[in-house]
Amino acid sequence: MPPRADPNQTRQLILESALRCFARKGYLRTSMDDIVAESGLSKGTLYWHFKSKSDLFNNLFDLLMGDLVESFLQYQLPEDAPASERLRQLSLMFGTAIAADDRITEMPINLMAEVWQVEEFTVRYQEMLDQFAGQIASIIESGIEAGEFRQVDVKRVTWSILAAYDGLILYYMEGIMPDIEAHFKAIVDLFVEGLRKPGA
Amino acid sequence: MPPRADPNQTRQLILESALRCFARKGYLRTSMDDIVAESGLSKGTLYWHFKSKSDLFNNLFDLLMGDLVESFLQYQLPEDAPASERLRQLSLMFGTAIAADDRITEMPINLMAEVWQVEEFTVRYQEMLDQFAGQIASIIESGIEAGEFRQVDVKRVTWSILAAYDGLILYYMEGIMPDIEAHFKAIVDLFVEGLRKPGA
Amino acid sequence: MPPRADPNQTRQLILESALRCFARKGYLRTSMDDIVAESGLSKGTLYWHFKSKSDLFNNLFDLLMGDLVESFLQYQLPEDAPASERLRQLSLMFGTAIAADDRITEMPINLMAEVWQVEEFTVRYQEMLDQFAGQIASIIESGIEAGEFRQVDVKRVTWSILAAYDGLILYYMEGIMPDIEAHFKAIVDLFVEGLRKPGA
Amino acid sequence: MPPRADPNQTRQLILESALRCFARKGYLRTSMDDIVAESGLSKGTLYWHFKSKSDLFNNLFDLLMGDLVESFLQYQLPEDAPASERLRQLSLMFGTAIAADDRITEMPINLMAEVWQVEEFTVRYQEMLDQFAGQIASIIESGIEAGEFRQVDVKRVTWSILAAYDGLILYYMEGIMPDIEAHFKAIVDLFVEGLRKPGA
DNA sequence: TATGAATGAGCGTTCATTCAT
DNA sequence: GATGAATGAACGCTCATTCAT
Repeated sequence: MPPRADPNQTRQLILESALRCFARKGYLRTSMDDIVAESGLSKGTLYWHFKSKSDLFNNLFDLLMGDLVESFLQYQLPEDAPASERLRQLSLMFGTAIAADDRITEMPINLMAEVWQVEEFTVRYQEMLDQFAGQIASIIESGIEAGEFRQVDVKRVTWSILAAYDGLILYYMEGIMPDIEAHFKAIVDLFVEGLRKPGA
Repeated sequence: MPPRADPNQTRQLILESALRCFARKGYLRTSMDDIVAESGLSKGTLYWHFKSKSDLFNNLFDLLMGDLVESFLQYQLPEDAPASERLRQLSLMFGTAIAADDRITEMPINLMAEVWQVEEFTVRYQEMLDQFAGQIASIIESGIEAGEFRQVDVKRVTWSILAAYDGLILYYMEGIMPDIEAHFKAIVDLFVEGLRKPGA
Repeated sequence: MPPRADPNQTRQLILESALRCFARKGYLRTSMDDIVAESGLSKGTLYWHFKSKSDLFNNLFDLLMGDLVESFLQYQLPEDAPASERLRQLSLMFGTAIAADDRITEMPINLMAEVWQVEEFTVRYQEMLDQFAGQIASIIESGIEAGEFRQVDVKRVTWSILAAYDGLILYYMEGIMPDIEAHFKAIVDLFVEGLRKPGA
Repeated sequence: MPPRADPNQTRQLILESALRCFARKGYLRTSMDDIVAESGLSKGTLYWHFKSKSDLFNNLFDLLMGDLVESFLQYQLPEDAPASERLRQLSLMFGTAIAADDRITEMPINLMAEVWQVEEFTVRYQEMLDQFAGQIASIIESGIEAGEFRQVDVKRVTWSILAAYDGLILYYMEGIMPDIEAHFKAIVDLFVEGLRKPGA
């Protein structure tokens, strides 16, 4: 029997090892034995800390997305700033956060698409998107009210923007688009200028 | 033994059955036995027509993407039309084609993300993207030359737009965004207005 | 439909193709599809001429062994020649026949060992051995009677010699022993001298 | 789940079960499911202990041949004994060892002929033969030097003898020749007398 | 005669999960 | 807390054989 380690450290080691494996080969292509080999722990230990492979994945997801979601939702917009500026800053948070967080980079969107089919996961992901959409929509609405933005279908524009951001992240994570911050700046600029009321 | 049908019909039946299975459960989660059950054929027949599971997938990909790519690349833009109009029309082709083609709808983007890791497939997909990007970039460049569009970093804007379109398709295929044509109209409008030179 | 060929030619083509395949990969490792590819014929044609894979093998065995067995059994020993000479000549027939017959060389003993387990085949092979043994034993017996050979246990010596010959063929066919005639000469010499009554 | 036994016992059980199956039906005709049934273990357990079917076979080969080769090579011939006696004793070791070792009896030569085609295996078997040949050749050479044996082509005679021994083992294992020790004695006698220089 | 599409049992192997120690 | 042997259903694929044409 090996020296008794701190259970939390063991848990962390498993999560990190799993992340490396998932990032490398995807969720389905990664076997529990791969994670055993990567971590140097035993099969039993993995199952002592996580009740199944999908449980392990879910814990990983929470760990990685938690901070991002948290900071995004906490983002308190200066009420008096122009909507265009608030939209720009909020949007850039995405690109910056993703570019800065190595752990997220390692979690390719492939992985999520792959796991999308699992009901329980879909629900959680959709909730996250709804919260993001709420933030964006409220900025666009206030911009229209203030006469800064054109009259647009807020819901459609909001979800289109969100989808566009996910597209950028997808391309970044698949390696098609290395410099994600620059591309986020470029597309945010298009959105802000595209929304602006002529003459405003 | 069932009545001997036209081998081409059998091949089609396999492709259709595989598409339904892949769309339902993804590539890895679909077993050859699933396709056997879906098609009502035997295992041996599947392997008579396709040498492996991945061969079956590749044939399906070519079948589904072939028409879309073809029509997109054949699209001859009226030379004298304003760049904004040409960009708008080309872009709407995506949404319209995808909304119209039931077969593509059944091929979730998940599936592609899932198979992305396979080298041979990646190369083919990247080539397709490069051709799309070429078309979009040439329109933006001519718009800038004509003084219709602002000075922008053409390459970054092009790939951002392409990524955005993929994001929309992703959301459509995952069921987040049902009315894809309307959303394509909304985002194309943002892009065209966002590119337009003030006063042009 | 291809031009109508002579059925006997087709049959020969199948047998030759099968021999090449069996020699290359052994009986079990050769699939009917291998023989289809080697012959350029269709699966149906193979099954029209031979009712099963083992039937094809048996026909091949008869074809290859037929001549060898025939000539060995027909061998009429000059009654008045010394037993040592008759044993020597009969024995060398083996080595010479095998070295001369390319078709047999192509039928490795592996193949026979591999098929040995099939009851029906075992019986046929055993019959062949019994006939060989009868020939050898009668020579040894007459040598003893004539006072040319020592008193030995005829049955044991006969079967030992036969087994030794099979060993040489085995080594030849497995490529361990390329020059089979020279080795047959060497071992026959040992046997003849070993049997000779001192002073005779 | 059965009582947890010593893993080494499980490993032994697998090897023994595999041996029985291979001996009964040959390597290719034995399926892993046959060994599962024979051992009463599960498929997973087989693959826990051996990484593939061929790995299992190789382990079995080493186990069975190990002792035989070892004792043969360790055999230290009394330097001053006549070569004829040393050849006789060394040769009889074969027959005695094989007759005594039930495990080897169960490993028909068929099996080896069948697996002969596999490159990795061929090399190992050839090495074993080379070592045997070296022992035999050195005895014959010293017999010639001492004037006890006739001038013969040592290499050819050595390999012929070795091939003959393999033939006897083959016949023994295929059930053609039940009393292998008696036949070994008979053939060794022929060889020794056949080599002896007249008058020596 | 000849064809080749169709069949389905069987193959070697993988893998998430369990549990006695 | 930790271990690793054991499990068995499921996987992708092969192949001898059949038979409508």
